[in-house]
Amino acid sequence: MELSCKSEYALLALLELADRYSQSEPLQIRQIAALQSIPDRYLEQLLATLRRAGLVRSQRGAKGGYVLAREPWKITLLEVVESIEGTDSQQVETQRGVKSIEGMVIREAWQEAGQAADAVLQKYSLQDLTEQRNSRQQLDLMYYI
Amino acid sequence: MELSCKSEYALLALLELADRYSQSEPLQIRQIAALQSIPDRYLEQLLATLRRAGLVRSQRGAKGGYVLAREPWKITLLEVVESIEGTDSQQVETQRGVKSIEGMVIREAWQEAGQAADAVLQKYSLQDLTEQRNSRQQLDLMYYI
DNA sequence: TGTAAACTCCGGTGGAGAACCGGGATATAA
DNA sequence: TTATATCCCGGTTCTCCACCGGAGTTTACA
Repeated sequence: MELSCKSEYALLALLELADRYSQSEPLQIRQIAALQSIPDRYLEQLLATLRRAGLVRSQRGAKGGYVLAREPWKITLLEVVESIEGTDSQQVETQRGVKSIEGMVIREAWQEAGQAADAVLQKYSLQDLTEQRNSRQQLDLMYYI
Repeated sequence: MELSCKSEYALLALLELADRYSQSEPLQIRQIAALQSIPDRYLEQLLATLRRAGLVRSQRGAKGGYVLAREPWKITLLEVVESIEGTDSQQVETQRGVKSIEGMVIREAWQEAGQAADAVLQKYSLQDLTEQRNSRQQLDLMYYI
């Protein structure tokens, strides 16, 4: 399980949006980029992808920006990473038509491993992560005192 | 979970070696490459990596070749993929020194997903795969008759 | 002892994707 | 109308993957 820069940026941005979900005002790319130290022109691309995937909504023009398209507890990490990563669900397998039996057995093992990983990412929502972060922050504060 | 060409080639080669584990004669790169349709010069690199990882032993010179360093049931898929894949254990993380709490929470989720996938790959040995293949072949034969 | 057969080490290439940057077009609140 | 934001098009640099080739080294065997 490799956590790409892409996916991490997207998650960080979505977490910022999740924080401000109840507000009516949208968050701008620049603001998100500044808050999480993400190159803004790159983040722009990622947000466009997330918008096409239906995870965020955008408001163009002055006072525009982005808002979460759904409640933070209804967006799972799996959904985010599948949206942002190439997600051509049926891989480019079947590359040489006939694959050896060994190849099939190997792929089945990998499929099982992938499903196990996906199950973990599916059980966490954006909300879960923000809550984890909040309790972590509280803990830091206690140690500080 | 992406199954790279590299890992698949390595697995296919190791399965061939697992088949002939009881024999005393080593298998040559050319033979393995021909059996599994793997580019031989590329396979050579992969086998060198597997040798350095201690999974296979090589015999140089005429009548040389490769043999499994251990019994086929003592080599797990996880071990193979970790040997063959970049395994620069400490990734380029800690890239910007201080990472945000959000970043840590995200990474922990990914770690959990990775561990779930690893657990699957760890429970299968080369022996398991060859057995799966054998029963699959038998099944094919039954349908043929 | 010679030699051919094998591995070993070195480097290089082409293509793909990741991680960016920039310019201009478009939409919108004031 | 203008300032401000997203949208869309492209390009660049860098790394890694998959693969090839040559020169050197080791070793079984005649």
